[in-house]
Amino acid sequence: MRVLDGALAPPDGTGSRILFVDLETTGLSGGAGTIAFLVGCAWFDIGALQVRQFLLTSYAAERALLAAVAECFDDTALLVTYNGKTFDVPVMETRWLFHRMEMPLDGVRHFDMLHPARRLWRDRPDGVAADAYADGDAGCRLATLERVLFGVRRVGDVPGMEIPSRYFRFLRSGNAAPLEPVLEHNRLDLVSLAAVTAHAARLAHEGSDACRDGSEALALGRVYERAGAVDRALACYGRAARDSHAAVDVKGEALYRIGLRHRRERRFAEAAAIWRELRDLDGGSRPLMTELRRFAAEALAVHHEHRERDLEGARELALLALEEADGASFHVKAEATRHRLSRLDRKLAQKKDSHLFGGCI
DNA sequence: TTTAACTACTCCGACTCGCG
DNA sequence: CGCGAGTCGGAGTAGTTAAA
Repeated sequence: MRVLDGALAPPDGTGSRILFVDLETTGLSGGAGTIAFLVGCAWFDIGALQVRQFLLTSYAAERALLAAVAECFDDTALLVTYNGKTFDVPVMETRWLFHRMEMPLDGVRHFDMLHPARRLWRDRPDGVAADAYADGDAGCRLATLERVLFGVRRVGDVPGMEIPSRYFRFLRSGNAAPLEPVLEHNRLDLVSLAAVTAHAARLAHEGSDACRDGSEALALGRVYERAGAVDRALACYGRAARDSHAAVDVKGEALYRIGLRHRRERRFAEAAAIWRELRDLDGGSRPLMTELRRFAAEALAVHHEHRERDLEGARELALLALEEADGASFHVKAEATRHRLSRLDRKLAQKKDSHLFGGCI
């Protein structure tokens, strides 16, 4: 999981357990008025996922609930949440602080699966995003991921917005029936969180071979590159670029990243070959491909001017890049290309002069 | 040795989007 | 609905390279 979150070191220290946590609360605002009335915890033991839920049956019992949860956090090496950095952990810490209790999470490593999930699956043209938007649903919500990654569709699940009002109804009436689906929702969220985390960890461990398609390979490559695993990143980009079923945007970005990697490591000839391949991709008028083709023309112009000493070729490519400059940053990029063109013209004129001069002698 | 061009950083502000 | 972690693009800067 270190690959998935650079800040994360492998579990060590006193605890030994990886603990998945999900809260149901009385609202979203997160201030002192928001209470976690259900704390779900899950961990792997004896070959299965064990789930334990702490339900607050009255406000008076909150201190006891927090103490029981703190006890459950003992022996935890790693806490895993979904958006927990922003939501679950601050809510819990506020409650412990409110009761002037010790903070059981101090010193416990925390892995928030939301951000790696976005890196891995947000941009899937055929997957999470497209499917989610068709449903009017957000792209990387936990329930969306479980549907797209595992083909699971929840039946009769409680919408999150309904959860606080169901709890208030329970407090007023004492009837726990409206809470049953909330407990089930929390349990499913924990199972999903564990499954999504395990799936991401498998991808990170097994690399490009474990990817289902080019789009996932491209995303995993970005994750590896961020983590400094350059060779594994290149393997993923290669897989994405050569995937015959991959969308042209996916291939284009994969080639672009392979080319950048070559150039950064001063393998200029290999980089140039990739820029040529990128220019040969048939991307139609897709904005990303238009920009990548322009970028490749500019990079090839640099290569021809400075490495191959082919001023005419460089000029031709710079002209192409200028023609293809488009979009929001048109002016900045076109300006740089014009600057390049005028320098190339100057150099070509000098070359011509020196030839003439040489010829007269 | 000087100079221009390129590259790789860092920093900052403006976003986006998940949670019940 | 509010909050905040993370991302993205632009601007500025320091270091590197190679030609003259």
